[in-house]
Amino acid sequence: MQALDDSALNHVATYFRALSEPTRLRILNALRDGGKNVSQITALTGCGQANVSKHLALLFEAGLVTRSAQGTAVFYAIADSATFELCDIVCGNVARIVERQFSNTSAVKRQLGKVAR
Amino acid sequence: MQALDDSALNHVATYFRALSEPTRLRILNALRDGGKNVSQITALTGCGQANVSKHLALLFEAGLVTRSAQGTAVFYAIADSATFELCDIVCGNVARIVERQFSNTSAVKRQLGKVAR
DNA sequence: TGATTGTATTACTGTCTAAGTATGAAGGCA
DNA sequence: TGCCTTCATACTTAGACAGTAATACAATCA
Repeated sequence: MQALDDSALNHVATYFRALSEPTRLRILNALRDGGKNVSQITALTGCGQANVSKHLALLFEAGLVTRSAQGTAVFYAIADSATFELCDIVCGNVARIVERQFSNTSAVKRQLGKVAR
Repeated sequence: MQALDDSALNHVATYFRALSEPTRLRILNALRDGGKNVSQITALTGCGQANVSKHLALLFEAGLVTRSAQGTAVFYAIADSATFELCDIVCGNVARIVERQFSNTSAVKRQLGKVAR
């Protein structure tokens, strides 16, 4: 087995951690069809502005989104389309897990199928 | 945009969260070449037994590993090979991010290249 | 039966963080 | 200049979680 060193493991863990909050997934989902400024994202996600700002800062720090200021507005966009490839794989995995655990066609599984592009 | 409902988002977030700790990534890495019991995993990861047990319980709960008792030993194994597909994509993403941030061939980037299968 | 091995669980501590509130900084406009 | 909009940054509170030590539990063996 070729082990990753601690630094690389930490980088990978940090990346996954950025994706491990429902609010941040909502934000990324809001950016799926193009970049938006903080106000638009706040409206779309229904979260507080300060909260959205903090999550965006974390996502930017993790390299998942890009940021560009235009006047007083700041636009954020998905940095890498591979992010959604990831989410699609996870949705598939989660759907299989849900299926294993409940052995039926649950609402969750139907929902997860929606984003498989 | 086809939004996921809260339940599906929570499932996906939980899945990512299970992968967001270096110790758990070490455990999964230890299982890359086949199932092992808790003692073996404890030895390979260098963590405490109680800690490993708790992480394994979390990974099992999240559906990432399978568990099977054989005598007094309990063997854990990767539940789905797609897990490593995920990690490979993330390693690729992280390598690009590291490259963007440091614009050089860092030790981290070289490490991350090792697991791309 | 009693001892040993392997694993899970519990209690505890310290750390981290999500969310909300309030405030501050920067740019645009009258 | 003064006001407004937009965003970021403390600060606080509450809850989650990683790690450790001690203990409980179950299967095996002497």
